[in-house]
Amino acid sequence: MTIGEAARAAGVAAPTLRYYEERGILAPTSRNHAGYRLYDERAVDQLRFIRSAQAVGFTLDDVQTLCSLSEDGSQSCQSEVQELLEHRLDDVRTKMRELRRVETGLRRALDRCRGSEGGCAVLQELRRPTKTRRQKI
Amino acid sequence: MTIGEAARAAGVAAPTLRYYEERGILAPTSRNHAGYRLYDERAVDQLRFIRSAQAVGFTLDDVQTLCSLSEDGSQSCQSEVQELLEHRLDDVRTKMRELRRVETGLRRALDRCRGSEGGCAVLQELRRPTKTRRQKI
DNA sequence: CTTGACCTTAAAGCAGGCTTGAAGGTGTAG
DNA sequence: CTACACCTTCAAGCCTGCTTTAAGGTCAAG
Repeated sequence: MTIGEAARAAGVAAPTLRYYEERGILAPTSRNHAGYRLYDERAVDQLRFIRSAQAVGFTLDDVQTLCSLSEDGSQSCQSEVQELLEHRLDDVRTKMRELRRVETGLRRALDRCRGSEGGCAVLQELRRPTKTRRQKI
Repeated sequence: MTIGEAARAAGVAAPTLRYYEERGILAPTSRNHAGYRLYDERAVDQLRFIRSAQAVGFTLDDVQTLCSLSEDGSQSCQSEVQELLEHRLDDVRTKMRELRRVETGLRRALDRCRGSEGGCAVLQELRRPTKTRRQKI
């Protein structure tokens, strides 16, 4: 499929795909006779993976590492790669715990908000410091 | 405490506090005779709240809204806050879905890695000199 | 065989969130 | 009195991740 079709399939803008190619993150599967970029389903899947990783706070550099790791996983089990993968999984699982905690806090706040009689208890709830840390891969 | 002390206490850089003041997000508690910004514990707590909120995907504008609603105090903030909360709860749940997708990708890669029989393909490749070894990046 | 929606490249521009630099004032220790 | 680490303002710069613009090539439909 062409760049526009692939972009639509993955829910991104076409120039974003060109940008990813330029960054060395995702190359088109091939080019047609006129130089049009062509992408297959696998590329679209990878695009979706990239967007997911970004959506949870990984930078594009992080994403590049994640992609190369998951590709390596299919062929190599070099202990270094495996360790790195385990580390990233830990990162992801930590993020999940933090998100679950935030979700619980928000949900409780919302419950209180809906059930509150006077004044807003919400902000006290929200302001309770969560010790979420910024994550660098 | 001075800006540097407050910054250290909250784990941010001093210019970041000046930036937050400029953005109207967090003003110093007071100034001393020489114009030095002074912050108290409450300000540091609020700073930590700001950082936490950022870490789970609130923009600085979101944070500002929350803070101003907070200072509005007693009433009438309710439906606005409730709406914002509902939005953020959606965001958090979307993030969780994305995170699960990323986790699945990494876990599958790791499973393939661990499940490969006869040890690491790459290491085996490296052990005996081959002519057709592909160069990595 | 033209129209219009696509595609190409290269380059500039933008928003968010800081970060750094310049030029200078302040305060405490020795 | 001097050093030296801190503070001030204002302004410009930086990084990420796109987004837009310009100038032009491609192609299926009518």
